Amino acid sequence: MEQLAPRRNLRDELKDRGIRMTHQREIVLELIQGSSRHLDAESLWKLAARKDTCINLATIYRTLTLLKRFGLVDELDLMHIEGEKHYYEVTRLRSHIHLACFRCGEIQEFQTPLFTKLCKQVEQECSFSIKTGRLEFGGLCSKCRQKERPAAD
Amino acid sequence: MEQLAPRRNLRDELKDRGIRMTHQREIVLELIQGSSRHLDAESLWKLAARKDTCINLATIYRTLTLLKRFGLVDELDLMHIEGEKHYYEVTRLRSHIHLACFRCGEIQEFQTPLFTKLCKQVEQECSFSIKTGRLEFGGLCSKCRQKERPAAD
DNA sequence: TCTTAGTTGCAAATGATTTGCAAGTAAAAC
DNA sequence: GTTTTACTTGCAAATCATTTGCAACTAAGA
Repeated sequence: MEQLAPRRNLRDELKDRGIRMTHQREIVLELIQGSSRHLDAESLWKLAARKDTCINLATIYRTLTLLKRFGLVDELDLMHIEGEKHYYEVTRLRSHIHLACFRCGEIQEFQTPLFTKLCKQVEQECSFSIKTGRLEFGGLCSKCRQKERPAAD
Repeated sequence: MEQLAPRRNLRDELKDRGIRMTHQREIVLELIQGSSRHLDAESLWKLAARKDTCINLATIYRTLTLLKRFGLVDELDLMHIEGEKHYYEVTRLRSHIHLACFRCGEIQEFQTPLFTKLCKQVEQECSFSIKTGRLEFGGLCSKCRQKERPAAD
C-alpha cells in the first residue's frame, strides 16, 4: 500500500530502472499520465492511434505489464462496470476509493483517513503485510440517485 | 451493501422467487453453500462432477448469474490471485474484507466496524448510494511474511 | 397426464489479454 | 559514427474465462 509515488514522470521512472525507451512507450506513458479519466487498454490504443501512428494493442499491454511490474500504475476493475476489462491509473501516494455508478458509468474518487486507518488495522490485527489493495463501490451517484427517485430517498 | 442475508438456504431463496428447481441447480447450490473456501466456476464444475454426474460448465455459469441477479452470492476478484477468474460466496449480512496472499494463495477474511463506518461516510459525503462494494488486499499473510524475512520486519 | 415455458448440453462465439516469432531498433561498446 | 547485441515491435495465432444460439429435455402448473 505504502508504495512510493512516482517522483517525476513515468518516462524517467522507467529509464532510472534501466528500461529502454521507445517511441511507442513514450506515447503510452504520456497518455496514461495526462488522462483525467481511467483508461483501459483499448482506449489507450485508440487515443494513441489518434495522436500518432498506430501502436499495436499487444505493445500497449506489454507496456502496461511493465508499469505494473514496477508498481508505477495500479490496475483497477471499477466494479466491472463495462465488461471485464481493466483500467489503469498512475500509482499515487495516498490510496483512494473508487465509486462506480452503475447507471451513468461515472467514476468518482474519494479519500478518507478512515481508509488509511483501516489498512493499518488490517496490517496489525491480521499481521498481514499489504502490498496492494483496492476498495471499490458500485451503486448510484448523486445525480442518478435523484433521477431514479425524484421524490425522496 | 445492506443486502438481506439469505434466510434459509439458497434453494428456498430461489424457489421463493419463483425459480424452477433442477437437479443441476441443487448440486451447485449445495456446493457453494457448503464450501469453506471461495470457489470459481471451474472448481464448482469439478466438484459437481465428483459428487454427481457431470454438469455442463455453461449451466454452472448460468446458475451463478441467477444467484448474482438476486444478490444471493457475491462475486469476488480476490486480487486476481490466479488468472482473471471470479470467485463466489454466499452474500452475508455483514460485509467483510478479503486478504489474498500472493505467496501461498491463502484467502483470509476480516471484519471491522471501521469498514461499516467507511461505507456510511461514503454514502453521506459523496451522496452515493452503495449497492455493492468490495475491499480486497493483496500481500503477504503472517506465515509467508515470516518465511520471507526470517529476521525482522 | 398434458402442456408449456423454462432449462440443459453442446459447440461455437466472444472479449480481454497473452504469446511466438521474424524483423526492427535503442543504446552500449567499439 | 559504426557496429553489435539484446531488447522491442507488429502481426497473427493462441489462450483463458465466460457467454450464447439452438435443439432436445423437463419441472411444475393446469
